[in-house]
Amino acid sequence: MARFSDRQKEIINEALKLIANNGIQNLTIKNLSKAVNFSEPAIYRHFADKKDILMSIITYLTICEKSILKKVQASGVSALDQIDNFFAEHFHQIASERNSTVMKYSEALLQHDPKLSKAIISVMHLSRDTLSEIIEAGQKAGEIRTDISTKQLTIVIMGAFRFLMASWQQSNFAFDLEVEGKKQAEAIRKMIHNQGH
Amino acid sequence: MARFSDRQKEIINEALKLIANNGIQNLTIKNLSKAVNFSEPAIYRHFADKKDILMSIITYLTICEKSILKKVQASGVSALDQIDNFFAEHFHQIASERNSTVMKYSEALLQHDPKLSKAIISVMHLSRDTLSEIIEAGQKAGEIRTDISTKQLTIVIMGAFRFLMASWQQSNFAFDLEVEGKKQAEAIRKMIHNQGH
Amino acid sequence: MARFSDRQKEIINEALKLIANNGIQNLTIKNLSKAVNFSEPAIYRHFADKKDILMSIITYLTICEKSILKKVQASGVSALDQIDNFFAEHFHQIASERNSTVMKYSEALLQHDPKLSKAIISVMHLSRDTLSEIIEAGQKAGEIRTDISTKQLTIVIMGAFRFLMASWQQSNFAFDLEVEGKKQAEAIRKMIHNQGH
Amino acid sequence: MARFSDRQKEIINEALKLIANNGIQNLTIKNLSKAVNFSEPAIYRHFADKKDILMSIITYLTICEKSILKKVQASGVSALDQIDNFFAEHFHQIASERNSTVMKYSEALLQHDPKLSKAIISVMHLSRDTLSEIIEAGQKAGEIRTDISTKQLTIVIMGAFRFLMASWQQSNFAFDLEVEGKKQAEAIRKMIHNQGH
DNA sequence: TATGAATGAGGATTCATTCAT
DNA sequence: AATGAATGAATCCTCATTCAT
Repeated sequence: MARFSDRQKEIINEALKLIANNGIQNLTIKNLSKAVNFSEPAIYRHFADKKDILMSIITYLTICEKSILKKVQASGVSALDQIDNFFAEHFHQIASERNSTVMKYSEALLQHDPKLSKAIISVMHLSRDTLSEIIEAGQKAGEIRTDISTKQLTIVIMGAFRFLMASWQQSNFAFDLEVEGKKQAEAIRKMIHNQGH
Repeated sequence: MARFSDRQKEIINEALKLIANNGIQNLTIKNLSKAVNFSEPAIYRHFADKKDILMSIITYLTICEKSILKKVQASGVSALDQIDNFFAEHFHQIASERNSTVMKYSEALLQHDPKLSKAIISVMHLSRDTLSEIIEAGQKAGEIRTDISTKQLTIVIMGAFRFLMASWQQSNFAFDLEVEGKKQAEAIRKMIHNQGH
Repeated sequence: MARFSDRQKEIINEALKLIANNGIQNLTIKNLSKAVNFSEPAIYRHFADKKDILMSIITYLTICEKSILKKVQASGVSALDQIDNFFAEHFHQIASERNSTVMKYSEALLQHDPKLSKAIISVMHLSRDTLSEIIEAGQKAGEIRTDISTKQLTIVIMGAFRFLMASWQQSNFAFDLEVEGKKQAEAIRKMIHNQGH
Repeated sequence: MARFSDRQKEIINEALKLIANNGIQNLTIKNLSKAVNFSEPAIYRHFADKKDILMSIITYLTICEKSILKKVQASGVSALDQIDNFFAEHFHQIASERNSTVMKYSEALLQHDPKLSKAIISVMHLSRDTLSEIIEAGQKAGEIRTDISTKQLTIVIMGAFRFLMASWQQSNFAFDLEVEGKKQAEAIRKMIHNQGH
């Protein structure tokens, strides 16, 4: 986080809000400068250009995501509990600061700029790969069923996670994400745990 | 389909291609008219305005989706087989005509116009609800486990379906979607079937 | 000339006027659109971008220059007379339509764009090389002294021609260019003719 | 030179480099401050505004030019030799410090500000008038032909001088300016010396 | 003394859309 | 029926300059 100045953080934050409220198309320099409450050219003292802003948002999201993933894996808890944490930590963060809605918007950021796309996909891979590692470890430890490949299990869990998040947002935050997330995590636990264990 | 003229279908098709190739931002009247190979004002004889085009795309996607869902449920096959079909039919269609990539882009179409958003969410709900019905029927028929709620099962399956599709696209179509889809469907079957059955 | 539409010619002409009056820096799309009396975006229906306008100006100047050079060499007059013509024809054209001031501004057009620079230098070489050929022919025909190389003679004549033109313009058209041009041409004739002849 | 502080000289020098490399359009306060390696506002402690910088550049060029002209006329050499010197001294200076390219850029500095224009034209007149005096003296002394007026001779010599310089620069310094300058000076000597002498 | 932050004015360009023909 | 020409609004961005610190 130290890599961004206060002003930059402020701008990134407002940019995330703008995107969260009205989509990427709403992220114009004009709107952004209005949100931050200074003139358009002033933005350019803090970022080279619009791409730089988007890149910084992605960097910021990456930092957030890394911190979440660290928490998820932190304690010496079992793989199944880590998966619970994966849901809980993400949804806690998302629910507490709606503006960034973390991953959800990653896809929305796609501007068909190669450099940008690569960066976004990197963030998305980050959590997927971490989840995958957790699952694999769980399988090796005998906690998680092994009759289904790590890959397929990852897709199921990541998919459920993302779908729930998307639904929440599309419903205009009509339900309690943390509560529903917990239910979903339990369901997944039932589906993937090693029954013989 | 009868609700669209040939010209309109042509325009919708090219619009879908443009979006598929470079995102919504690439769907400008200029690009579209270039793609359809007639003048910009000519577009306006076929559609009232840009929103109308987007709306028509959504209508078109809805029609496609309905037709797929019909096929999925058609035969008197079991719920579990219908879920297999859900994957198979969608991925078959997506893989065969990359341009429309059906659902995938639905989210990308979001323009933060209330009417539009509603329509898009409708398409997305369409398949979710159908899937939900299939699952519920499966549970009632004893094919699908009942220790997990229909809702949670739906999220798992829809999530996996969408995540796989998204991965395929982000990977630049690097793997065989139909093959991977089949594997994923099998994994899901293992996870949801009623074991006592 | 047929390569430009009427509107394009109109725009080029106004652009030349703007440059002639206040320099390249004065050639903005806004000023240009004001001069042509339609909106800024309208310019873009006729030219791809500003570079395209500049390129077209150069093309236009090239066409003009070629036509002048053709006149200069046309008749079967002697080399010395062709040099007289070189001055006369150029200065006649420049004096009659101040806006284009032909060559003079070529240098002013330099925008440090490689493609543009190349095109401008081409126009400038065009007249220099033509003049060089005339001189060489004159030397071979015994009309022009041969104790000075063609190259050095070319520099002297081109230099005098350009310097007089620049002076005229810097003086704010304070003297009669055609009259002074004639005097200068005579002086040059005295300096370069083959005395033994 | 004493009229400029060290800092000012430094700034002027970098400004000349910027102009030499990419034209006047490249002379922005931002670029200049980057080149001098301090902040933009810092420029304003050394110069009132951009016009002041341009004015100072012209003043600087004037000082340089005066010093060159002094050298040219210095010794009690003949008029024809002074003309040789005129070429030699200028081209020597230009070739040795490409950045200022003295006169050459004078025209490029034209910003269509009346005060500025006047100053630039003054520099250009300075050398022209000095040359003119030399020629006139040479004519009176019987060294230089008198069948051509001083004015016309001046135009020929100044023109050749400037044209050669411009060619050198447009060719991207592809030839040895001092060598070609010497050849040109010899050619001119042949053309203007008093033959009966 | 030096500079980070800010800005009004203006730059080129694109967009969806309309209108005259 | 089809299009060339045109436009108002908005896009990103740069410029010279000022001001508070």
